Amino acid sequence: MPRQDGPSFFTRVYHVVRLIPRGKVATYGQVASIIADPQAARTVGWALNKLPEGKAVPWHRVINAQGRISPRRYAGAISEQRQLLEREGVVFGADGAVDLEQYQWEGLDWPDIEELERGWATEPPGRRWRLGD
DNA sequence: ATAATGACTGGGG
DNA sequence: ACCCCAGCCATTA
Repeated sequence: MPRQDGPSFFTRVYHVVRLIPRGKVATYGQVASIIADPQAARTVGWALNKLPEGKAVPWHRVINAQGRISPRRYAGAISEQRQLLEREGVVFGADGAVDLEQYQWEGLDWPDIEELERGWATEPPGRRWRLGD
C-alpha cells in the first residue's frame, strides 16, 4: 500500500521518468531520490519492469549508477535499450558504460513535477507540452 | 499477515 | 575490471 496519500510509488516513478529529456539519462537511485527515498532504487527498476505497454514513458533513459544498462531475464534487452539511447545521441564507451558527467539529467524536485502533472490534468489535450520527447 | 521478488547500490576482496 | 554480499523497499509477477 502507498506510504502516503496520492499516487502510488509506481505512478510517481512514471511521472518522473516521463520528464527525462531525449539524449539524457537518469539512474534508478536518482529517480528514487526525487520521489523520496534514495534507497528505493530497486523498486524503481521494478516499476519500470511493470510499465504497461504504450505508456508514453521513456523507460530506456533509466540506467544504473555505474552508467551501464542493467541486465534482465531477457538477455536481448541490453542491446535493445542501448540502441534506443544511441538513436538519441547517447554514446557508450568501450566498457559499455555512458559518461554520466555528460549525459545525466539534472533532475527536478518532486514538488515541481507534481505541479507539472497538475497542469497537464487541467490543460486541454492538444496544448500539453512535455520536456521529454 | 508473511515471504518472495527484482531493470539497485555501495563496499570489499 | 570482476564477483560477492548485505542492506533496502514497494508490491504481489
